[in-house]
Amino acid sequence: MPYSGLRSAPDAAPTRTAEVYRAAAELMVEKGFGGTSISEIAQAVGMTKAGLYHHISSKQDMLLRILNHAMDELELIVTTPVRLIEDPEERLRQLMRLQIQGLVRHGLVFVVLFSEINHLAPEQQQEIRGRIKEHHALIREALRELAESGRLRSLDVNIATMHIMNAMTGVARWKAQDFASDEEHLIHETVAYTMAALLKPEA
Amino acid sequence: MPYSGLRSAPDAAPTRTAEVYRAAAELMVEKGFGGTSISEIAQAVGMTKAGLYHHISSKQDMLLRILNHAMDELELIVTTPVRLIEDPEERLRQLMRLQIQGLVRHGLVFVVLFSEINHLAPEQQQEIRGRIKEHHALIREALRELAESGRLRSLDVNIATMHIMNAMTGVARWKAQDFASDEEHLIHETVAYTMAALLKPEA
DNA sequence: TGCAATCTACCGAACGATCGGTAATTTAGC
DNA sequence: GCTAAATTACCGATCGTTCGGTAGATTGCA
Repeated sequence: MPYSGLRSAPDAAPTRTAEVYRAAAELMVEKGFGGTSISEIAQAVGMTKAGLYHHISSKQDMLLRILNHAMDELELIVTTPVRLIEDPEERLRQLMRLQIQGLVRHGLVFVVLFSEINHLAPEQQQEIRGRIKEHHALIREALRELAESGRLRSLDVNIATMHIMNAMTGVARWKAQDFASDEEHLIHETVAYTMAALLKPEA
Repeated sequence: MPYSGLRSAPDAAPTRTAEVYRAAAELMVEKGFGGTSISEIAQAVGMTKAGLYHHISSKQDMLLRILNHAMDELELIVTTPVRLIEDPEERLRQLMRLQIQGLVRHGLVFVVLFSEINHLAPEQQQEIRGRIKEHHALIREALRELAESGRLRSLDVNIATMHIMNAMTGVARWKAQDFASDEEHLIHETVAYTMAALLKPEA
């Protein structure tokens, strides 16, 4: 799971820099941005605080890179493959499946850390928020198509979009702490729950 | 909105101590526990850091009191009145309405801060988590009754409970940041969305 | 092939700032 | 004159960051 420009070849051993970012992301997911110190990150990769600064330029820049990397992965794993699905209902179902899987398996970097956006400079905040809105647009578009074909319940598309996103990040959060459950069951139930909220009851 | 044992009479001017806790809660909601410094809180109420310590015993204890106070209010505003409603469907609807209103209006102390539980000592964490579980039980019980009377879709009650809680805290979070919308509309849509996810379609 | 020059990856030490918290002291109100 | 409330003046620890320096590998040139 390589970070920043230093994307090592897929099968090669991870760069030291990549290891640093990986460890940082893990710690920040667990304890938040403010709650994670540079010393901790350094210790996690067996290095001095000073040594770390050979790989990073600042703590804030680190967060920006981690967030952008998370969005890259989101696009790679979820957005891109899902765009190919024509039927909006199936597209939505797959989006949720893939995104929850991504959240649960590849660490929760995806979303949990997005609550820490405010630690970035304003312009950097805009950059990330823009990418998130693109992702929201994907969901909104599926809902719009469903509405066009008459399959959607009468509802506010904006609010529904937020509920869908919220449900997915929620699932990832429980999974991370105490709430243990079979992953496949959890995903299936969540998709069913959400689709029931969205679609007209079958005739 | 009085805090700790120093609950001033409902119509009286708020105690200085209450003001301190109020400001602290507000700041912590905005910037997190770790992101809020004692000096900031002191400044917010026009006091020195040292002066603050006349009113509080420690930062951690402050968090515990804020969390417990939030649960007190939750019980006062939501739990207690809702328990009186016999029909489980209406009980659930009212629970959601009241809780979202409480979240949005009385500050988001209720839930936003519960992600900061880990800053407490383990035994204090248990104390708060216990109170939250009691609240979950209220929702679970409504779902159980709905299932008994055959009104509930076939679903996992535990997972559904989490989704309901998650939706409510989610709504409060959006409301707090950029996502602006008419409060009544937001509540109505959320309740409708959730009930559609839960109940069998009407015959 | 040999050797100097350069680069990578790290270290120990220290910077100013801020953290949560304390002791002694002054001020304000009954 | 007593108590409560707030002050000034600190403490040790830690924060993110920068410094000068160095062992070891890599490169350029004769």
